[in-house]
Amino acid sequence: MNYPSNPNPNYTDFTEFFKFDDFADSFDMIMEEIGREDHSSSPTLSWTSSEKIVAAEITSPFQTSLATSPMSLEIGDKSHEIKKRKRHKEDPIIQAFRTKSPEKDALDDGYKWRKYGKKPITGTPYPRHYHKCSDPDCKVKKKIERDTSDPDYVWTTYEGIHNHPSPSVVYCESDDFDLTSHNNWCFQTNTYGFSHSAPN
DNA sequence: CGACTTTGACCGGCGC
DNA sequence: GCGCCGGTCAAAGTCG
Repeated sequence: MNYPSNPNPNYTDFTEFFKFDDFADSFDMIMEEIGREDHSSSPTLSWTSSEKIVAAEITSPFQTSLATSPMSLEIGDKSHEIKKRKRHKEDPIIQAFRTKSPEKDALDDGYKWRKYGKKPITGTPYPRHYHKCSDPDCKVKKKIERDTSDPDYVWTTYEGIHNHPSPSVVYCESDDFDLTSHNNWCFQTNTYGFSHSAPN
């Protein structure tokens, strides 16, 4: 079973529910909400899609939540890099997000991560950081590195989908609730982040 | 004292 | 085959 993440458990004041039919539609919904909230820094998102990665440019913290949501969209900007590596046998979904973050490298996506490595990368002054999900039974990894063309941005690359809820996961129940379909996941959000109140 | 980070060593894939 | 490089391991250090 796949679970969505709660990107920003620090925010608990939410105003809206979203029920995702698919990723693109849900993102449009959120953008509409943000527009109505007169968000000071209007978020932008750009997708490129070819093989096995989602690449998105995100400028609002809560958008990182979507990174580990259970969806099977496929690849983007970083495909050239991923192709160089041998794929794992389970062929995980890989998603890369570019996020404006001048100060912090790691973004709060609601999950707990254990850092297990840091490597200098040829051709860039910025190291790459390696993290595993802290849950011992969860195989999800993420890599974080600064964008060489614009150091104000960080690339966060997720491999795999969590098999457990986030410590701050949010979902809603309904009569036709079906845990096997991510269409039934609901997210609560305010302008900036998702809340982590328990479902009723 | 447990959980997490740091960091050098190690390993394997890939290109030459 | 060899060396480079990205990814992972694991011991030591750090922090709450």
